[in-house]
Amino acid sequence: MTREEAGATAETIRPSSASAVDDLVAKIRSLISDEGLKVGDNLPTERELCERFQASRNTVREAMRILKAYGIVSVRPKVGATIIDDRMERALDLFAFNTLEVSRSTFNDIQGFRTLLEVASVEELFERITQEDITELQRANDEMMNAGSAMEASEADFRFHTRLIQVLGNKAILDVYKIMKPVILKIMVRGKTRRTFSTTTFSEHAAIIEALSARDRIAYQYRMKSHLEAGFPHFDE
Amino acid sequence: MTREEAGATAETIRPSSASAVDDLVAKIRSLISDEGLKVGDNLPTERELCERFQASRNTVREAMRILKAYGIVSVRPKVGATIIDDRMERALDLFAFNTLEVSRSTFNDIQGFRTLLEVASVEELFERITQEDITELQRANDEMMNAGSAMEASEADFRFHTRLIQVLGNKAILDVYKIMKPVILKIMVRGKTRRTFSTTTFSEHAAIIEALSARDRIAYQYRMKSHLEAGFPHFDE
DNA sequence: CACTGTTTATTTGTTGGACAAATGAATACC
DNA sequence: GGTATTCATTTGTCCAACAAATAAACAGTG
Repeated sequence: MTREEAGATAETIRPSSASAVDDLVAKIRSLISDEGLKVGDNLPTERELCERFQASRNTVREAMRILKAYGIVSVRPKVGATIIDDRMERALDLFAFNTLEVSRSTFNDIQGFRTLLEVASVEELFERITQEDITELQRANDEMMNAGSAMEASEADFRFHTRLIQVLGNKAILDVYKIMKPVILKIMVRGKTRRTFSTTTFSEHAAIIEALSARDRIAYQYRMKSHLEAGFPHFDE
Repeated sequence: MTREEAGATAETIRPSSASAVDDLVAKIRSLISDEGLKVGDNLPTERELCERFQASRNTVREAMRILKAYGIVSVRPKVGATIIDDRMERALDLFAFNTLEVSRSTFNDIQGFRTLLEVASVEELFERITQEDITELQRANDEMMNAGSAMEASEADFRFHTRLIQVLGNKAILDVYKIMKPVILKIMVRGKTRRTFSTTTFSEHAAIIEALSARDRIAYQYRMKSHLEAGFPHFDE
């Protein structure tokens, strides 16, 4: 087959206007669902995929790289591409990609989101919270105070807030919150370099816990909102 | 340089034991941070990267595919690789689960999440909403009424709710909402098979719009909450 | 038979080179 | 001055070859 023929064929056959690689990704995905492949099963070899979908090996490989980056397959020499489900880990990795700085607008969006999740959810929160939850919040706060580094303190800080979200008993919300972890952590660390976590942040958390214990909705909302807004000055630009 | 030399050199020079592609991803990452490249800036061309890092073009391309999949660069012919920041969107994309069957608990979680986003955000919503927004909501509602099928009606229904979320002006929240689209759509279609979208759903939306126009917070919250809970009976199990 | 080291075959990993396609920039034209 | 055309650059895809890893088959040894 000559170059022109190959080009013409590809253009005639290819259904969508997307690139060959993107098409292939879609095809492999539907192949997975059509064949009902489960975690642990293997995909056909690269060369089989070339034949089946009439694509070159480089195209197949680029498609494979995407699936790998998405945490859908694990590729090993000789054994081939095995279906996995590392999407959660991948999602976390994405934000751990530290090359990019948290911009002011990202900070605004994330903190706005958190305000919605942690402040506006007050009714549901107060309806569900137990003494055990409060005890755990206390523990997380103590761990933060005794942390040795800003990073360690931020981890405990995040644990405090995650524990609060957990009270809502909504898996979808909890998952989204966990995905945002790396960004939230970055925001927290930034704050920790200027304010000391063992004093300011600690007492803010303590005040929030106190409002929860006293079942004081208004105090809780006010204190949590202030707490989330405390980082603002560090991101002015 | 012969093949063996190339291989030997690569093995000698390559610092980590990872693959050439993974190495390259790391190198490009540090190149971004070292040069202080920001969103909007361009990476060197593929061939320049080949020379600089002594790798073949296919290797460079596979590395680029990973960065693209991570939402860090956008690649266009002639222009090259531009740095972007779609990491949030990408990370959430990974959760675009191949929605199997929407269980009762999934329904509860998703609708609970939506209640938080659409009901609890009332303050921010009323602060920002304009006449133009309301007009667009009206249009989406009309389109739903005139839809030919349950699927079409659900698309318009989703457009209505997305438009509302958009008013909040928070990209993170909007991204999350868009990602949940497949699940939300399934929930909507299910409802549409029993209630008729041209009557019940339409008038519920109309009532919500009315409350928005009248700037009536309490009415809005009550009506939206009821609207979101209307699907409950279809998911008892 | 059980175990261990070796060979073999298969599959992914990497390279180099060629051409197609897209497109921004320069140029010619009216 | 504005518009169509050509040109140059860059990514997109394909092909063919060889390197490297490794699971599986095999042979040797106690």
